[in-house]
Amino acid sequence: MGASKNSIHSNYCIEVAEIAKVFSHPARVAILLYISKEDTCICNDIVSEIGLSQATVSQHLEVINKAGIIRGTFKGNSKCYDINIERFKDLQVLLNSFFATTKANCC
Amino acid sequence: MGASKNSIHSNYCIEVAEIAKVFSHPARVAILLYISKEDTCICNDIVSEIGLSQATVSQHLEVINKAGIIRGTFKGNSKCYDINIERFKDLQVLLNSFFATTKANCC
DNA sequence: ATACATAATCGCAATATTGCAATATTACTA
DNA sequence: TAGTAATATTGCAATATTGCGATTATGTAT
Repeated sequence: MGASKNSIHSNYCIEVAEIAKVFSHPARVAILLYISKEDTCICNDIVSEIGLSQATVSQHLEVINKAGIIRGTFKGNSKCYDINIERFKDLQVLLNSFFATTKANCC
Repeated sequence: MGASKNSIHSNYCIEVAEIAKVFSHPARVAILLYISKEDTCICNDIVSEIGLSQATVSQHLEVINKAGIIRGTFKGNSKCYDINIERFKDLQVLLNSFFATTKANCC
């Protein structure tokens, strides 16, 4: 089908999966690492760094943005992206709660 | 395209993304939580619990298995799945290294 | 207002993922 | 060796994702 049968899953499972999906593409991981490393965070610099087209990078930025992990503000006609640390920490807590629950107890 | 341009990304980014992809579907999250909760971990019970067809569940189990997170052993003609804790912890460490590197420093 | 630079959106093509029915395989049992 | 129960694989249809060129929108400066 291509579409997940979300209705049969708990909200918790859906939420964990949605968070993980943000990090499930190497370009998005690279973008987040780049924004973290650089003091500038200019969108155009991200395009140069990542090696994908401007349109594609913009789409990946939108995915990360929709999850609330980054915020963009215009500086001149460039856009400057920054990590929303509070939100990012919240997502980490949720993922780590899932990790902590996952353990072996049989076989 | 549908295919990731992996060649332009670092191995680290690809690895983080591949791990995240395992957890990026609610059924796989639900399967891991179920295996963790139950003492039995019988494949058939997972099918009943998750609410997807046997074929679909088997495919999700294969994705998790390929990542090395679970191991299956036959008990009778049923298969019993268990978490590979060592591997799971390794993946956690890698993801957490990525989380720790991601921080705000501009804008 | 016009011109320029930069970023977002649209439309498309190619590939990936999800889901299931049908079939094949595996492990056990009589 | 059949027969049965349980799991894996195959083949297919439907939807999602990825990527990019072209276009549109946004912001700045002259």
